[in-house]
Amino acid sequence: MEIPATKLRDTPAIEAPRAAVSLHDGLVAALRDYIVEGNLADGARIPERLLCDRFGISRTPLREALKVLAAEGLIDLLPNRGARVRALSAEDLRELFDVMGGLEALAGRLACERISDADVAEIEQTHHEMYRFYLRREMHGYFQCNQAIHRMIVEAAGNATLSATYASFAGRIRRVRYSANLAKERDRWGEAMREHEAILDALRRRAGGELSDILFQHLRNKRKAAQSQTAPDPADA
Amino acid sequence: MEIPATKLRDTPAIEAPRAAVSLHDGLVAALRDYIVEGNLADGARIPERLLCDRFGISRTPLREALKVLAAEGLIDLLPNRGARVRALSAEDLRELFDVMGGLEALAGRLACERISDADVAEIEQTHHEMYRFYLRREMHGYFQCNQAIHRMIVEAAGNATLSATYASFAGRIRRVRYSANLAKERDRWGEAMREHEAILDALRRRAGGELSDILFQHLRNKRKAAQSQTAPDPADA
DNA sequence: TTCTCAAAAAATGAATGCAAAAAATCGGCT
DNA sequence: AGCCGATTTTTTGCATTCATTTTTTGAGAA
Repeated sequence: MEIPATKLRDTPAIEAPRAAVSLHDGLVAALRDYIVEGNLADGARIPERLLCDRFGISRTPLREALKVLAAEGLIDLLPNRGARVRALSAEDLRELFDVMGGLEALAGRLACERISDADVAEIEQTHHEMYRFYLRREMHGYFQCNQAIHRMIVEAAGNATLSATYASFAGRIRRVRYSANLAKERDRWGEAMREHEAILDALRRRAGGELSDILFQHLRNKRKAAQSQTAPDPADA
Repeated sequence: MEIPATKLRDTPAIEAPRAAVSLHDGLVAALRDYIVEGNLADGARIPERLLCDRFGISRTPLREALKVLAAEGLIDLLPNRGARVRALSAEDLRELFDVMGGLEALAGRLACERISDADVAEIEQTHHEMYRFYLRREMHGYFQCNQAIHRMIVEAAGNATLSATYASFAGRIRRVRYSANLAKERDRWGEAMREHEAILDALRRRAGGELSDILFQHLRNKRKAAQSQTAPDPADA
C-alpha cells in the first residue's frame, strides 16, 4: 500500500518523451526492419532459435518482440506453431492503401485547421524541389521529396496519435513499396504531379474538406498503380 | 485462473478473420479489459507481481501482454521502472477523437462505394429504432443504436484492417466514454439526431465525400461535447 | 530536526529449465 | 511396395532463476 502522496509531485518529464527508449524497443525495431527488408520469405516459418542466434539474445525478449510485431500485423502467430511472416495478399494491400488514404485525408483536413504560413511555405519549397526532379526525370529525388511532403502534411496535423498510426501503416506497406511500385508509378508520373499541385493549392487555401478528398483520391490512384503492377494476384496462386 | 471467464465474451465479429486465438491472446484481452474498465488508477504504477497474482500466471506471459498493450498505447512502459496506466490528457483525447473521426470519415466514404441496398435498409431500420428511443428520451437504447449504426458503417466499408484499427481506438477511449460523456451529450441530443439524419441521407445517395465530411464533423461535435464535460483537465486531478 | 549518503529490499530485464505440443523419424501393417 | 501408426526429436509455452537497476530505509552529520 504505497501512498501516492509523495508521487504526485514528480511528474515532470513523463509527458514529454512519450516513447521511452529501452533495449527492448531497439529489438522490436531491429526485428521489424529485418522483416520489412525482406530477409525472411513470405509466409515462411520463423524459428525462434534462429532469430535468437541472429540477434544474440535469448528467447524471452525475442518472444516479446514477436508478440508486438504480431499485434502490429506484420507477422502471424500460430499457437504452438511459431511465427510466420504475414504475406500481404492483394486484398490486404487494397485495405492498407485505403486506410493510408483515409489517414492522409484526415491529416490534410487537420493540417488546414492549424498549419502556419511558414510551414506551408516549407512544403511549397519541397514541392518545387520535387518539380525540378520531375523535370529532370530523377525518380529517386522525386520520390524522396514526395515522401517528405506527405510526411510534412501529417506532421502539420499536429496529432501525435495520427503520426504514430500513419508511421505504423507506412511500415507495413514498406515491404511492397520496396519490391514494386516504382516502375508503374512512372506511367502516372505526370498525373501524380498534377495531383500534388492540387494538394498544394488546397493547402494554401486551407480548404480542409477539399484537400481531404484530393489526398484520398491521390492515394487511391497510387493504389491502382501499385495494383496493376502486382496484378498477377499472388493470393490464389 | 478464473479471470478470463468473464473477459472473453466481448469480442464482436471484428477480430474474427485472421487473428488466431491462442491462450496468450486471451490474456492480452483480459488485461486490456481490466485496464479499460478502470481497475487501475490513472498513471498508477503497475507492479508485475500484483497482476501475476491477480491473473494466476507467471511474469513471462504477463510481460508479453504488457509489451503488446504498450504498443497499442494503452500503457506506458518505462525502462526499469515498470508499466504505468497511460493517463489520457485532454490533448490525447482531442487526438483520439480526431483520429476516430478520420477513420469514420474513411469508413463512410468506402461504405458508399460498396454498400448494398439491404445493408442501407438495415442501418435505416436501426436509425428509426434510435429515433424512437430519442422521442421517448431513452438514453441507453439510443446510445446502443447509435453505436450500432457507427459500427455497421465501419463494417460496410468492407475493410478488415480499418475495422481492426477502429476497434483498437474505440477501446482506448472506452474508458473516458464510460466515466463521462453521457450527461453533456444530452444537451446536443437534437443536434446529434439531425446529424444522423444527414448521415443516412448521404449514405442513401452514396455520396461518399459528403458522408465523409458529415461523419468527421459529427465526431468533432461529439468531441466538443465530451471535452466541455471533461474540461477540468483530469491530468492533474 | 533535516539533509545526505549508503546499505538493504524490492522490482525489473533477461537467461535458463521444464512440461506439453507439434514435427520428424522409424517400425509395422495391408 | 506403399501407407499408417508409434516413438523420438524438436519446438513452443510458461515457470523459475539470476543479475542489474531502482526504490526504500536507516544511520550519521550539519
